[in-house]
Amino acid sequence: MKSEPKPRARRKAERPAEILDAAFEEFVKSGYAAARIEDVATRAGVTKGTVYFYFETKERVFDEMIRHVSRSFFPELESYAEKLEGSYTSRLRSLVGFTYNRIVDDRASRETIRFLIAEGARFPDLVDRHYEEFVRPMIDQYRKLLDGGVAAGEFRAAPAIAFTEIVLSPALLLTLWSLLFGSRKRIDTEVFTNASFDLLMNGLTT
Amino acid sequence: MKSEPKPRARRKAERPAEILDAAFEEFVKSGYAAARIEDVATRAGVTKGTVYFYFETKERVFDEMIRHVSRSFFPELESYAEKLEGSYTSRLRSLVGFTYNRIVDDRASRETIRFLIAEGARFPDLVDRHYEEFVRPMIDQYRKLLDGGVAAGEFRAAPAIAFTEIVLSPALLLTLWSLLFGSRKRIDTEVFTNASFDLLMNGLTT
Amino acid sequence: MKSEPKPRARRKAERPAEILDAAFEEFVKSGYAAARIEDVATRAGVTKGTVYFYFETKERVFDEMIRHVSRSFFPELESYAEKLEGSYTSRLRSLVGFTYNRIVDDRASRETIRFLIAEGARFPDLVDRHYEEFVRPMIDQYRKLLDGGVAAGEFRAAPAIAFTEIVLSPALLLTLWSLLFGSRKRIDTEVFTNASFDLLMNGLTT
Amino acid sequence: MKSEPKPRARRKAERPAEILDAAFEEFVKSGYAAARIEDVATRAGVTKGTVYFYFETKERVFDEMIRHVSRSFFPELESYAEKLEGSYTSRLRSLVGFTYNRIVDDRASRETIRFLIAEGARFPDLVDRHYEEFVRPMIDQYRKLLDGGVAAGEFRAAPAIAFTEIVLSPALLLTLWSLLFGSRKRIDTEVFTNASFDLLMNGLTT
DNA sequence: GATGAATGAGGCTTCATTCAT
DNA sequence: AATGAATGAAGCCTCATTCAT
Repeated sequence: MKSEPKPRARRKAERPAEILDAAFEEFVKSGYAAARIEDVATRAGVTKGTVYFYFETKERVFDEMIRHVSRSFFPELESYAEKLEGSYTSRLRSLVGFTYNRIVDDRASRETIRFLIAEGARFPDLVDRHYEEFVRPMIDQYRKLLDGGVAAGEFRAAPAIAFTEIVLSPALLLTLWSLLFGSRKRIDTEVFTNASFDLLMNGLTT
Repeated sequence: MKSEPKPRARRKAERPAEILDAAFEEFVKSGYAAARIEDVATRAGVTKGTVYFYFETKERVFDEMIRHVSRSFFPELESYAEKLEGSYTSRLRSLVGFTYNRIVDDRASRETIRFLIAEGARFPDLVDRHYEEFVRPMIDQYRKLLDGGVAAGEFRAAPAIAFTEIVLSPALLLTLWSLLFGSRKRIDTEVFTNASFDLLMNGLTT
Repeated sequence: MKSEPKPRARRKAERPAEILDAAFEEFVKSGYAAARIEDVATRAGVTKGTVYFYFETKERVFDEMIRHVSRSFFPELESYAEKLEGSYTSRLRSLVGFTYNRIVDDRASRETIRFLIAEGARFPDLVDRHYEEFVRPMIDQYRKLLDGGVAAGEFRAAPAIAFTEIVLSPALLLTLWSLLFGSRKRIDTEVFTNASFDLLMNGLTT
Repeated sequence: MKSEPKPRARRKAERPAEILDAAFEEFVKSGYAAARIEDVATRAGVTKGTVYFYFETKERVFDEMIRHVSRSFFPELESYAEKLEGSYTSRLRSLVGFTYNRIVDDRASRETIRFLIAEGARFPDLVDRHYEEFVRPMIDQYRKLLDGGVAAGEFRAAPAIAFTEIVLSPALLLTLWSLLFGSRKRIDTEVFTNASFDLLMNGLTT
């Protein structure tokens, strides 16, 4: 029934990651407090004892899980950003597009935001670490682009540039929409992204 | 030490609200799953049994608590919006200011958003009800103002107007910031509001 | 709606009986431990406090309820027995018929037996009282008849006469059948009574 | 003070039975609703959690306990019945004697009957299962014997044979007596059995 | 490494009983 | 007499964690 079992040695090396993947699903389904380690184990195809072999406590499983699913986020953004060329406007458009897609369509990123909001008050270290490792670098990346655009005369030296993350706030709206309504009230990401970029560049004033 | 006990009838009428206020604090502190009804009771100055006299289950307490703390939000926005005068730009500025202050500085509004995000997947009805009762009416209020501004030639018929809530996305950023970092990384609301309104009106392009 | 409410004074006098009738139904439905005083009250059309006004404890309600529903059993048997005439065989047949019908068809008698069996270990006084007030007098009534039959030469001086209640054991079988299977496996009382009386009188031997 | 602990594997295999034995005692003592799982656990020498490791709910413990204590009843009757020889009268006497002793003196059988009567209304499946597995086979066993006796000309083709279980009704009387009065009003089983068998065979008529 | 039996603290919920009104 | 708000003891059940095998 199960697909071809992998060789033992290979499985062992993958165990922790498999457990963390399973943990992600269970924490998404139930939230931190209501998720059960036993369900994590079952989903990972092991037993409770094995989970405790790799991770000291439930809290630790949660913490490592967040780390695990966030791993690739910033490296990908960074390598994407560094390849950008052309006008600052088009670079910004590309980067915004990349971020929107990532933050909105990628379930891991989206649910990580939910975890941070939901459990942040109980896990302040986790929030701070996440800020240092992902949020700030991402903001810095954007800031560099905005500053470049201003220096090049393409962008207005708007006071909002000091709050670089404001550029991303429509993406946040989209993310929350998705977290709250799931598939119940879909927004067309493509159209929304275009509209918000247009607003960002041109403003409301006639 | 006890202050003059109120007449029984008076207490009775106030009990449910007292319990829900206590529930708000406990759910904020611990989240839905980890909050204890006994602590809610103690905080409200009653015993467990009394909580169950008024509310069937913990879930019910949570649901009614959300209703309770959200009560006044939209009515206040609405009555504020209806008194606005002057140019559409200044009206929009006022309404945005009002909303920012409310959504950001009011603990109840802010934590309600946290609850919705954190528990929304387990309480979809609650989310939908909240949308119908608060979010949609608020968006409609804004939409009316934007449409008015366009008709008056003050605002550009930007495609973003179809996504009215986009106007509020910087407020969302501020809210989440507050939810995540509490007092650890404060943003100056006044400065931020001005900057984001400037960006909204004028855009980034030189 | 409820039928014509009775005058207040009249109602008051009937309250305890109404409560005990309601208690009978609730104890039948749920058993002693699982029955709720609140449900008894609701069924009787009053509130919990009223039940406690008339009866000190739940245990007391149960005890008085048993007394209440058993009231008429023996007096009716006795007055029936005293009117019997004719041969001892026909008198026995009539009394057996009366008892079978009563013990089998009357819900109160049947469920009282269930209560005694179910709760007897926890209410030994109740069992003993019931024995003294109902069982022993009934057995004595039968014994008188059997002894008369023997004296008249109609009945054999069988050793079983010393265990008079043995005559009633088929009725017990019928009762338990009814308690266990309710309406799921019905036995035809008429046919059964005739068959068991025939066996009682004539035995199995050819 | 603890006796030599058994090997883990051995204990594990025995645990469920130990728990069910303990459950039997506790349910006998207190009835279904009033029995406490914690007391069952303590009596079995384990803790609450262990009981729930083996059985999902209290209801399940009860159900399995009934199954557990009833196991051996019918097999023993059957193997006894199949060894009988001699006249049908003596075979019947032997089988009746066996059943009386079993149903009356064996605490498990007796209390099972109490459980079925007491809780039957709340556990109809249990009653039906018990009927199919124990009562009906037992009746069939008796029926075969009675039919054989009639065919052999030893027994009268009495209408009561259609209600085979009637033969057992005096045993039921004895059982209930024991359930109700415990040791307070003992009946001499030996004398009673002889008297009831005499009545069964010869009837009351002179 | 992995298992899963066992523990026991802890939380939700129920309900007999009380008592101010 | 009657009400029903309030209490608090008690019980079912869950689950993170441990540890012998």
